[in-house]
Amino acid sequence: MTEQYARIIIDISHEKVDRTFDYRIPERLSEEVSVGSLVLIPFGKGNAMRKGYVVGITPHADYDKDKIKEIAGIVTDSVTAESLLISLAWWLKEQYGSTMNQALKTVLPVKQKIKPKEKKILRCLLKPEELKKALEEAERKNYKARFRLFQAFMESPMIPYEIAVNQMNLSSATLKPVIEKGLITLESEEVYRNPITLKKSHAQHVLLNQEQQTIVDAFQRDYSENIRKTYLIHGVTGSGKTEVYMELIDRVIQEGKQVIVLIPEIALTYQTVMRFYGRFGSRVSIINSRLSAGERYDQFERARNGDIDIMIGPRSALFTPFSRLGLILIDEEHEGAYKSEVVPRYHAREVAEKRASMQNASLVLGSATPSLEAYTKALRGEYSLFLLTERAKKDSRMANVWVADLRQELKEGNKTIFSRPLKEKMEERLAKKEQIMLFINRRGYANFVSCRSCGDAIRCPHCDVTLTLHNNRSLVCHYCGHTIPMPNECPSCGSPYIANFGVGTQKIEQMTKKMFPSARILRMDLDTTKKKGGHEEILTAFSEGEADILIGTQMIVKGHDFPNVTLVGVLAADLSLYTPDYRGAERTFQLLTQAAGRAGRDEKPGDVVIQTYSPEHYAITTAASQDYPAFYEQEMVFRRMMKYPPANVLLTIQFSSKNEEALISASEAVAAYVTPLAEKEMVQTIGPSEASVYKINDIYRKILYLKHVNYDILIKIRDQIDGFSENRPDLFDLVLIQYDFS
DNA sequence: AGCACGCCGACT
DNA sequence: GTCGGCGTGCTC
Repeated sequence: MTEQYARIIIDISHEKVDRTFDYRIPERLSEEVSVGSLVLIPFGKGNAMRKGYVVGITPHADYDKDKIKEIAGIVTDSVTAESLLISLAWWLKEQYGSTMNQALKTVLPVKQKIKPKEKKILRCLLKPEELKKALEEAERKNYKARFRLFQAFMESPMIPYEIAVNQMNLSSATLKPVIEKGLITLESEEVYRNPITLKKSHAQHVLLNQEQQTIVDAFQRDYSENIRKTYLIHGVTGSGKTEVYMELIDRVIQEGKQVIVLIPEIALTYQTVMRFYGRFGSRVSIINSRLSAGERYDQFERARNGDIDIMIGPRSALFTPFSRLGLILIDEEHEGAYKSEVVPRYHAREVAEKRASMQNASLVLGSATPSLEAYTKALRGEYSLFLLTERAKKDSRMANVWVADLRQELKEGNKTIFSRPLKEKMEERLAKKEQIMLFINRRGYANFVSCRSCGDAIRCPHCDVTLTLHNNRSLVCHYCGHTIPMPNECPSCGSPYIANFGVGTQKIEQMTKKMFPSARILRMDLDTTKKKGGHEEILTAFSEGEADILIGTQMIVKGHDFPNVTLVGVLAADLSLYTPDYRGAERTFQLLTQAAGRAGRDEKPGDVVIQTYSPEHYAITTAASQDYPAFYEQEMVFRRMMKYPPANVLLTIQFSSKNEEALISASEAVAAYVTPLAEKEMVQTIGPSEASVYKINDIYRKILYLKHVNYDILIKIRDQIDGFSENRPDLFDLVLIQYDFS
């Protein structure tokens, strides 16, 4: 057998050693060492033993053979959670296409600087007058580093080691002799960072209604019979999903197991957090993106030590190092935030399924508007489906929904942004001193073109997605590249009233002020929430009745309960409907359903007015009748016909480069390489075409799509493309290839 | 992170 | 000259 070398990452703690090192695999370990193993290796001048992760194995090391050292041994007694997460990293790498390095970084919390558990402190042992003398001596002898050190000790007798090294730019070369002379000491001190001190749980068990109890009972029965599976709770807005979650969590931690709760970042409000603390006390930990790296690391450390049972957080909380995991819960399962935007582009739902199966845990998904992916699996019987159809709060009923046809309004001479039904209802609420929310479901680049007379958006004849306006002159399909010149009149009805769609929140605010001069108006968008806490501030002000009308984008329809809101107006439902990708209808249905759920949360009945140019579109009619199954059926017909997910798996291959020619030749070479393979496997290929924003920061991007029903076949093709690109550095040197499955 | 190397000023 | 501090670069 030939010699084998392992490519190893030394811990992952420090940026400077954040790359791979090659080590020889000794004969005696050749069986045990594989990608993903945790090994012990001598490192650096002193050959200090360190932990390392094997990220690859090759027969040729690209390093001077004489200098390569051997792996010393395998770490077997590693904490179970850690090795489990490493195998999860391996799975991520295989599944989503990333390097092992990237996968490991996703899965293991990056230690920041010093080990936070025992913080190192420098303490001065000199008396004040001795210190003064030492300082003078250092100055006289021009010992600059030492002078800085003693100067700092004049201020305070103790200095954190971290500060000394990073801020004061002192190196161990300076400190070591000073320590040896006995002038100062280096000691480590237990650090008590922010253990959450909150009142103990006053187990306020709420009384569950029949529907809620059914779910809890079924789950309990399965759990005690050691049946682990995935449950989908489809519960209308306000049906009390959180109470059900609490009961399930309670049950699981009673067994001595641990729970991970995923919440989309935007929904992580103060209210939600307090509910969990109130029920489970200090056994809960919460992470969010505002937590510093150190605090985040601490929370993971507490989880590893078994100090907590419940971790709540966004997608990254999925990698909490729990060794006795019993349940993963994903709230608002349909949210886009569960898909990672960076490599590995994993979906939290899929990773949660994998992790749950690895640790014999259950998975619970909850949503008012389940993703088509989850609902499909539920209908197939892969998930257990539960329904919550009633609002949990007594006397609160679902809102009445009205659809206002903007085409009709225009025909009858109303050129304002308020349809007559919406205007009437707004006047009525203002008179009654009830509150109104105006919702603009705008999102990203909504540069599509539609007709104000007939409501049709101009679509690609091959892909059935809207075309995107480029430079006001041409319309382009971002799936296949189909291009037509911008027409002067509507292709369906000949009306000249066609234009690109898009209104800003500021403009809406102005128009609302003009129409209702006496109303007090709050606006919530990126501008007004930029400063920290702005988000919460505005919502609080509104809920305390400081304004009559709240205008905003998606962010106003999440979380918060506003008992006095009895009218929700969706100004232009088409904005999310005709985005240039296949998910427009799904997103629209979700947003409308959520917006509708905001109205009438208390005894007062609520009204919702949806304004649209396409009142007959199924996403709007089914949202108006609040009929999810009907929406699902219709949308799936479209997805099946066009072979879009979840009917098929869609592999998106993105090529990016600063060099446009290299990008074009690389993407075309891959397309040419893939075509015969795809034909053999019956895989449909589309493109390469330009990405929706072709050039960002001088980087050009092209996209190639592959569609097939079978995930594994696409993974196989992806791996072949990977091999192809590695063998052709001439073509791919300047081009980055990224894969994304959906 | 931790170690050593080489530069540079200070002192016998 | 040489001693010793200081900053930098490398570690398979």
